[in-house]
Amino acid sequence: MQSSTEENYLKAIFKLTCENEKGASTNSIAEETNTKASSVTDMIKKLSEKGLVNYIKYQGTRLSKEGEIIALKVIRKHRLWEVFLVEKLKFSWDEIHEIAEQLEHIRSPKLVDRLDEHLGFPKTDPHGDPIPNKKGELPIQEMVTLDKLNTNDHGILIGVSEYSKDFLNYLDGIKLQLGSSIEVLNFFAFDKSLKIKVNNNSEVTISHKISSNLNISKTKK
Amino acid sequence: MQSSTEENYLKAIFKLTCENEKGASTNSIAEETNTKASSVTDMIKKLSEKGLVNYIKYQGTRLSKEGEIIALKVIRKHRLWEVFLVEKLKFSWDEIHEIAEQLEHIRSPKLVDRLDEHLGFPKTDPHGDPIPNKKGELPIQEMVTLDKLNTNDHGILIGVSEYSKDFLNYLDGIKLQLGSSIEVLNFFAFDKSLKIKVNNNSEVTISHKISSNLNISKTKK
DNA sequence: AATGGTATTTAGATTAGTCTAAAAATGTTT
DNA sequence: AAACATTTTTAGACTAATCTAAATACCATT
Repeated sequence: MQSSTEENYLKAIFKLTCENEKGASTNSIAEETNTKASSVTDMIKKLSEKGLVNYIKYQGTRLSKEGEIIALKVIRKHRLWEVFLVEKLKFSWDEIHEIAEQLEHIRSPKLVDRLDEHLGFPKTDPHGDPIPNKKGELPIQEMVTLDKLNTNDHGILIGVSEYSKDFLNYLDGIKLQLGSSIEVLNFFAFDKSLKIKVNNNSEVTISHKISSNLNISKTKK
Repeated sequence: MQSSTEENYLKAIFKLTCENEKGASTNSIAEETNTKASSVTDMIKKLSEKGLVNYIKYQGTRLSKEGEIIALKVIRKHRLWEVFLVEKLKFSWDEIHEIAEQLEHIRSPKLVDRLDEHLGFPKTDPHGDPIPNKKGELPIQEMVTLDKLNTNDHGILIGVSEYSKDFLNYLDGIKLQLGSSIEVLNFFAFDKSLKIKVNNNSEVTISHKISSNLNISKTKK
């Protein structure tokens, strides 16, 4: 059985590795959990001994299968309670996060399932994030290639389907990494090229050959 | 702001001083909180410095006004969550105590009030205990434990003062629920057991340990 | 009033989680 | 490849809450 503190670390690592495939750095975990890097090192060692994370000194941390299941169960609880607060208690979406941060640590499998049922088995929380199922599985997110997006659509780069050095170097050159946000600014019909904004920052025009190899998760804004 | 642990001590002291006017002894608090006497002494000193209890060495502990308000707010939350679990999530009354022990420490005044409203401002919890109001005031009700009744006395079960699964299951077994009518048929002095009639129907003999944990509102016939 | 028994407190240690400051490893730049 | 900057880890200390064991206070009986 893990403490609430441990659960918060697992949740942070889950979030960070979703955003950045390479694993969570000690500093990023410290920022996410509002602690200092030295505290993180200590905790990571403990989680590693428990088999909940894979950790190699100086090389960052990723969740083990078991750690991921625990993280997803906590996220499930968090998101279900958020639905409860909005749907049943009429809270607005900006008030619920702190309260759900507390409720997510309540220990009772039966409570979670009853709550799920009471709420009519919701698929997403009030922020639009998907709710993991009972087993700790997160429905795989909808993914499209960038060339399917329309002008003014937004998304996150979650994968590529071409692995050549040339291609990957090109992506590095335009600051596109896994997790980068993308906004479609213009579509040029004559050669299907796109003008996009990367990370709400630099603007760049890319060919159809490039855009058709980028996997995107569409986002609201 | 007080920790959950401190809240549990305040709650224990409240319960003990309701049962015994003189104040809570160190040993009784230890038993109630599942700790050792030495831990209690430490905690009591701390609560005393915070002004939440009045404590004189070797003379026991009572809550200050401020401490009592905190205790009653925790009890309010506990009992409201119990109502929620039974009314909305269809738990049975023997399953809810442990979960409410966790939920009672969630910090959000707005949550408590919204929950109260959502539940229709209930007056008592599923065990028949009164729910303190928003200000931390507890409506007192006339009540005696069943073992104080005499042969041929009649009453209604309005509450219990023991919340273990074993005890509550036992009550279910002899068809005793909140609101059940009880008539005392016989008193056996040698072990203080009682023969009672439940709901003008079944007759059953119960031990003193059982009768002393049943809270009764006396009725005429 | 002395004695024995129980209740309570003190002393000292332990665990989880945190911190600061210093040391060590890694990465970057010239 | 050497020098500098950044990141990470280690070392040592602190707080909250707990424990065991020993010391002390209180209380009831002779």
